[in-house]
Amino acid sequence: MASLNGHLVLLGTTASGKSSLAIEIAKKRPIVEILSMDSMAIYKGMDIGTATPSKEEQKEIRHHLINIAKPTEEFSVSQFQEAAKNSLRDIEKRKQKALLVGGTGLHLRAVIDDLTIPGQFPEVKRELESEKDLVKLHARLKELDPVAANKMEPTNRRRIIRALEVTIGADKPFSEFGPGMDSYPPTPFTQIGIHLSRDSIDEKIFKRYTKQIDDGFLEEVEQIMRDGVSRTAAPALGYSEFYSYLCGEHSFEEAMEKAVIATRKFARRQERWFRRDPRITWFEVEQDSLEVVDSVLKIFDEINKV
RNA sequence: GCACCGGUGCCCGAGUGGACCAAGGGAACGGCCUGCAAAGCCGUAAAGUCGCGGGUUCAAAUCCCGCCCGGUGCU
Repeated sequence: MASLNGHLVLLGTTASGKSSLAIEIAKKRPIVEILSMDSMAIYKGMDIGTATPSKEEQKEIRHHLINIAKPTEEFSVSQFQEAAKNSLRDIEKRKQKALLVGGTGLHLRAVIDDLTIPGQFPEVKRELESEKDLVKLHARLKELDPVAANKMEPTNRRRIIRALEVTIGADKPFSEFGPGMDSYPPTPFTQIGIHLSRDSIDEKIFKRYTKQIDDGFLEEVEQIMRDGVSRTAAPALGYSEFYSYLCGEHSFEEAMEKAVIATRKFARRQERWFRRDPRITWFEVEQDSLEVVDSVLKIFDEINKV
């Protein structure tokens, strides 16, 4: 096998069962430690809602990049990337193997493709944000970095501002920081994806929320929201929906429906993101992700053959 | 029982006689993506006996009559 580092990636949409599959793999191959590739499991206290592995599971299998930031603080991709690199170095130093598990596409690619993420330039950004005219902003980007301008929707304010912020701040076109997300260069990481039908994902999403509520999700929501959440932690699915139920803004059923739909949409977006990457080897799961344990183990053993 | 309000695509919903071969939104499906990514942006088609039956009119989702269903109020 072509793997240089012997680390395996296990990806899939939310509620696909990748975490339990990963734990099973780690149990059968004690050399494995789990490296979470999840933008929300990083927050402390956001456990039930983000389906973070339990304390017992974490005691049994070493997990990384879980509960490393406060929900009140921002934690962005580049910080995540740095933390992941550190964990990876640590794992390698101890001659262990990493199993990268998660569904946050950008974060995963930041690690496996070692993206060069341009820095931040707050002063520049502040100035750009004061410009309300989107057309002007896009025109400006078109002038300074036509490649980037061409690639993005002229209506995507957030991304136009970011590209301009970098181009002006770093004095180097945004588009020159890398080949872009549509390029899939060779990577030392071997990626495995698990795929389930949309119907069964939808069903699992609903059942998972039901169980999370039983497990005390509402108390968690109350706790987290009371302290306030940062810009990066705020979009975690389920929290705002159930919080507005707790505030009496709508019924429990409405909150549940909103949460389920938002999560379903997220799963679709994940599916579309991952299916573009031709480097992923896919396994079809009918009901339970554990069905494919042996297939995954086989690949793990192959890339780690001496 | 009486009165009033309402019944429009999978859901919400505009429309009160001709520009309605029925707006818009949500959902669905698809595309994009390098510091908010569980985020953000964009595109697409499909789907309607306009509760049912009758009537008025050159023309009805829109007016009239009856019925059915839901909500509210009154006795």
